[in-house]
Amino acid sequence: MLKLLDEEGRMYGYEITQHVKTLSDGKMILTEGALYPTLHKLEAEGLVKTKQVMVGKRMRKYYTLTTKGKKANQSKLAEFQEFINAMQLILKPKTTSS
Amino acid sequence: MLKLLDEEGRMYGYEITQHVKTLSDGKMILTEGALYPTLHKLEAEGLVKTKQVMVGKRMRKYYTLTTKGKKANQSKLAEFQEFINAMQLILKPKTTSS
DNA sequence: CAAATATACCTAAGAATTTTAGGTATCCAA
DNA sequence: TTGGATACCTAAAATTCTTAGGTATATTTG
Repeated sequence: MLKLLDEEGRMYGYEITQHVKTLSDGKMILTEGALYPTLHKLEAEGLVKTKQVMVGKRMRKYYTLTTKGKKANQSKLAEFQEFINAMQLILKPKTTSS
Repeated sequence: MLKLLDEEGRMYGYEITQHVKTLSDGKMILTEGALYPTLHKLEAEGLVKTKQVMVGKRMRKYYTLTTKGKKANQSKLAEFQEFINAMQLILKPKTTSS
């Protein structure tokens, strides 16, 4: 979520779920029950700020990264890559002989 | 855990934690609070079977994959790689121009 | 040799996160 | 006009992990 917000500049919740689905070729589904509580937590932590916009009669809540959020994005991305690296080390086939 | 058991043939709990630590250069720590309940669950599901061995006065509980466990290992490994792939698609930097 | 560290098993409360399963309402296409 | 997409949200239950124990033997080290 932080990564997408960093790249797109501003996004609303539903839009994030669609991006995740599209980018992953439908392999990852970010459910709304996971999405919204997390966005609210990010806001409470000061990593994102919001702006309400009315589109027709419907409310849309745009999220943008704060400076703190951009830093968090970088460190979280690095942290995730380290996790992947460590997992690949563990899951790398053990070469028995040759 | 399934992957390590598949490769090593048989392992005991404490040994698994040490392998994880060594293979990952200390970056991953599998705590005992996560380890043992999971081993017990795998056993209940029939993915592993156990054999108690006394080493001196101390008990050691060896775990081995069942046939079902070997299949589960393969599918879980594939599943994890798919997860990584999907995540990399999502986290891959969006090329703005060139 | 005593004390600390390592080996070796385990559990349970609490915390964190996700799934599931709702609820409300507008917009658009068949 | 009705079903699916858009758009927000929450709360109970399930799942999983961390934390923080408990017990005991073996080994290393000051």
